[in-house]
Amino acid sequence: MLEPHGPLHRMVSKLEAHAFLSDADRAALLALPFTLRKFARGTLLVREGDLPEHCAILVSGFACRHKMTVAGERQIVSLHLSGEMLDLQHLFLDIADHNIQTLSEATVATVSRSALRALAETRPAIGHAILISILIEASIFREWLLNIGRRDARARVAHLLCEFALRLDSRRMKAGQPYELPLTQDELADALGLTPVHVSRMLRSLADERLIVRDGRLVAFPQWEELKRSCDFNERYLHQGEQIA
Amino acid sequence: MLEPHGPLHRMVSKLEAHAFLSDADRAALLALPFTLRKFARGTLLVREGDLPEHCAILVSGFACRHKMTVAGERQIVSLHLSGEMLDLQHLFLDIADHNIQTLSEATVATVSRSALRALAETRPAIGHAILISILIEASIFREWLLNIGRRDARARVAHLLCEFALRLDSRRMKAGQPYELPLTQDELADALGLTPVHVSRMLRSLADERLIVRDGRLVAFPQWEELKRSCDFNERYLHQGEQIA
DNA sequence: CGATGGATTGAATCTAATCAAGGCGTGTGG
DNA sequence: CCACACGCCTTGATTAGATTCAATCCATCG
Repeated sequence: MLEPHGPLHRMVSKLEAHAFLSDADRAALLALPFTLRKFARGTLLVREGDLPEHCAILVSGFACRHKMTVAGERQIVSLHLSGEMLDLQHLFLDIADHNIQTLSEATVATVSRSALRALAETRPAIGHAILISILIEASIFREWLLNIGRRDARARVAHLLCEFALRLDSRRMKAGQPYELPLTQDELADALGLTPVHVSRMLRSLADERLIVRDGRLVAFPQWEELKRSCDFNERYLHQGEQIA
Repeated sequence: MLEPHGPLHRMVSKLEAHAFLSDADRAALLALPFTLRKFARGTLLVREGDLPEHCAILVSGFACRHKMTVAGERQIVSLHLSGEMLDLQHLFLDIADHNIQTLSEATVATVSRSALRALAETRPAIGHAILISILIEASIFREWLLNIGRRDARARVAHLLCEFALRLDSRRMKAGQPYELPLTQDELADALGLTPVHVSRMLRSLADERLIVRDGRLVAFPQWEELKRSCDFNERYLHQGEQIA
């Protein structure tokens, strides 16, 4: 994957989607010293209980954060696309309360926790942009709670597909585009509080009614509006396009 | 309830539990102009879609935040104790993505969004303290996702009782103390993604095994450690006592 | 070519939801 | 003061949705 503007460029654009950054702010972010590494699918980047020294930024690929019960059941609590910062809370909280793992082959830039923190303090616009990211993430957590707590399996699956479509497409600003889902059904199940078997059945059911069309993990949306309605999808919680001030 | 140090004092103490505030910071917070109001149980303070102009601080009583599906099913996404700020995300995001409601009779102080925001910007320690609160709240969201997504009904109920015990008792620093649960079983159900009927049965089941002892809504914990084990409760996610630096 | 990870499908089981009735306590109005 | 309504909780019977268990298939990869 080409990175015409350098590995951190997409992160900066994502921050700018919700907050104003001056040229100097942008330059300061891009000037952060980082180390770039490529990881295989399934690599654990942070483990619960760790005391992270670095902040990880996903340059390409997909990642998730998850927690486990003692019984070994896993709950994925968030999904991450390229350009997103994976470690926002570890910038300011010392002990990791969850795991961070790649979902695909991924390139990750790590910057020093203290350097980024210093930047957030000396440049209020950067601090503010990071704060907005944290708040939007929290809003997504709340919607996931509603999804898992109060919607049936079929709506849960559909809802996640809708969310992913919008999050992937914020640049193209055209939802309902087909996309390649970077999750196995096991991972979908762990994100939705279901079993893989049932996820398979629900995808089947959505496809049977032509609310989605599947080709392997490629998903298309011939009835985007109808799909959204069927799972009670209201994109407000993503706060896209909000709060540029 | 007497408020010997003024209505905002408890909020300041809560902020100080995780971040250092100077005397000047503390004074600046306590000097915020606010209006104090008492609300009946069940009052909606903020509605999804609102553009809040104020930030609400819970001075006494209990409150929750919740979202609803179109079908009218409710999911409570967080519970709040006195001294907590109910509106942290609305300080920086314009549109409310969920509702805020009192769970008991409650006194609420409202401060101007812009005044508090200005304070967070001019006094970095205050901004930092607020940020830590936001991050801990997000950590609780993640644990709730695990709880609702991956634990059975009995463990879910027990887990919420454990969390509440620790959050109530952080001052006394003695978990396992009996306490009065300020939630009806309907509200418990809405917080746990269950039905009220099933919550009733699970409380019964916990009481039958003497993991809890109930007297109305008063709950005691004769086997605190055993209860925690039974629901896989690990308090790390509350980040209590962490990050005073 | 066999091994592996992922997906699918069917059958049986189980957890939690639903439906329904009744109890308790409190507050209110006749 | 009593009757009644209402909110809240409990319990039983039944149903439904999701899990579990198991077999099979397919594609990919070493």
